[in-house]
Amino acid sequence: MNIQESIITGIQLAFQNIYNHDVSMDQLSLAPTRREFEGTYTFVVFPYLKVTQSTPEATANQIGEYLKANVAVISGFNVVKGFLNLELNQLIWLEVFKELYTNKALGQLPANGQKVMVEYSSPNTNKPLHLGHLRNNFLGFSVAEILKANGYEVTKANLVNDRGIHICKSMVAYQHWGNGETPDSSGLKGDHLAGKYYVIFDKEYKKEIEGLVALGQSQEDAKKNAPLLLEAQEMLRKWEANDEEVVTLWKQMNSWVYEGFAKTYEKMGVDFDKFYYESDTYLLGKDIVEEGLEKGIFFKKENGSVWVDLTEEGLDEKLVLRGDGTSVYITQDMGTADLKYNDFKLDKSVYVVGNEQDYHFDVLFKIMKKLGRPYGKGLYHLSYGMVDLPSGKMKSREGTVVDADDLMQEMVDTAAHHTKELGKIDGFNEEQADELYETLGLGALKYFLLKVDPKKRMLFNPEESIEFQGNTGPFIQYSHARIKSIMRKAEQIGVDYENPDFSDITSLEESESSLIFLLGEFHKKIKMAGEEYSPAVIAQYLFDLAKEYNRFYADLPIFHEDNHSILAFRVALSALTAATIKKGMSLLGINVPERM
RNA sequence: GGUCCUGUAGCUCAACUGGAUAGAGCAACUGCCUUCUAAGCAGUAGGUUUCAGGUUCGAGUCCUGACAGGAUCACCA
Repeated sequence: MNIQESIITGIQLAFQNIYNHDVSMDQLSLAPTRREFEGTYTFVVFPYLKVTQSTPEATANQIGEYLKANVAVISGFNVVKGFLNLELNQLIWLEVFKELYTNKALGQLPANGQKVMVEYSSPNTNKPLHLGHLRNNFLGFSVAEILKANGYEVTKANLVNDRGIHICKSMVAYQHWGNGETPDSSGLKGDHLAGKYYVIFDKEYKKEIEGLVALGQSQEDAKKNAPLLLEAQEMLRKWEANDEEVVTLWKQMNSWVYEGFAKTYEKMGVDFDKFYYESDTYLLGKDIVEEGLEKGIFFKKENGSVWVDLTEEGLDEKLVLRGDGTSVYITQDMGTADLKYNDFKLDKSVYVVGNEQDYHFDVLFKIMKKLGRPYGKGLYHLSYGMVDLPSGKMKSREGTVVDADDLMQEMVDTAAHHTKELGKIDGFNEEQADELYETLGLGALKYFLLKVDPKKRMLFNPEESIEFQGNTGPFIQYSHARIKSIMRKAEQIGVDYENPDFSDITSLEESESSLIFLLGEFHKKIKMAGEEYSPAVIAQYLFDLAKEYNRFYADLPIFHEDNHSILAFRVALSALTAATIKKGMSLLGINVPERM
């Protein structure tokens, strides 16, 4: 049973019967009534005054009367200006609850037969992950889970940037100053080891530039002529020529980095179904350049470089192949797009990449559409804003980054500190306590990064640590743990809340019906989050739900209730709330504890 | 300079896609633990939604123009 649909159908009939006018269902919409007014749903009549040829008040009253007489769930109404507030038969919420409670597929919409790939993370292998990557990884993982819940068949992909000049920089520095250091000998995680040499490269490179400038070169020339840079460029050429020594070092350093990344991903709680490596894909796309030339979509300039003209689409001319026949970034991206499609026959392909690449993806997608790719219209760039520090932008070369491993550990430590301070670890052994700190610390961090609309840039202030109260992950986790405690007690005293008997219930409290209303919104929110690729929708919903539950919890002490039927109903209501929170949090990649 | 994104309480964010008196959290203040977990609940205070026009019954939301911040416009990735 869908209450909203039955009301909307009623409104449609009202228009036919009273005004002899057809209104289509999808034109009509209901809004939840604001708290300060009586009612559950509100229908706004202003847009229909031309049809009704009447005042707002009269129109609202006429429709209200019709609905009251003809729609069973509506028990009454009131009119404020042009707003028709519909009051529902309170017991209808009990029916809604019964249906939700017996639904086995909580938080899972039916399969839609569509395949989608979510590409995220996509790290460079020359340095460890930082705060910006955390936002990317949490977003990508969460969006993938949300799309699964929407009925898609989802492939999580990671396109690892394991080649290129930046990796060569780390390698050159390592050759010069590494002294054969390894993760084992240094005690550094492999990705941090590689990052260390990336920073050393930059430092030494700058010294060389200064030296050259002192000898009279211009800044610009010095940057191009510094021996270290030339060395890195030479190394890249050797790598492309498959030089054995270079490739061996490259494999060695990358394998260290992968070991490090694996640990970081595990701590983050993210995973992938498919890895692509740029060392395999960087030559792809040249055949597409040929195809584009044949089709007349691309054109060649005198020096042999190939371009696409996107001025009709509001963009510029864009290079797709260099004059010397080598690839640029977009060349391999075209090739990879085809590769992904051929591998998985995707209906949709989501790229989780920062908003500094908005233009690039705009170009890429327009090209693929011009080329007539069947998947062209399913391409989507999930563009998210940068995470800024109070000092401004993070710069990995200058070491002003918030390291992902460090930050996660700090959050876990902070969670441990809070928990001990509150004296909430009675009855936990050490292993359980550590698990709880991990759950809470990462929950706080993930929620913090996901509750904000992805496309907005956000500020992270390391000095003011992430909160554990209010609109936070731990608040929602706490609400879940509280409910679990109630369920344990209910089981102890033998309350059958799995098959409750509702026969004694003749009315509902306001906090009960409000809670049921919210529980009933879950699937709608999942749908919305999927359409907008926005975990923030789920985060906001879960906060509202937890808040509403805590109101109910304070309002109606469950075990003080004498009537067994009502008591069992309230435990069942709590159980459904816990299940909804748990499922919703899992869509954000956040675990919830049984106790805390 | 062109293009794109953002601008809401001191701070961090919402606002059901054009609806009612713009809502939460943090910070501040006031109550509530003789027990379903106070990481909670209830309340007080805090606003010319950057500014100026426009569209209409109605604008934080749409349009135009300023202003501020950011990104991007490489034969870099």
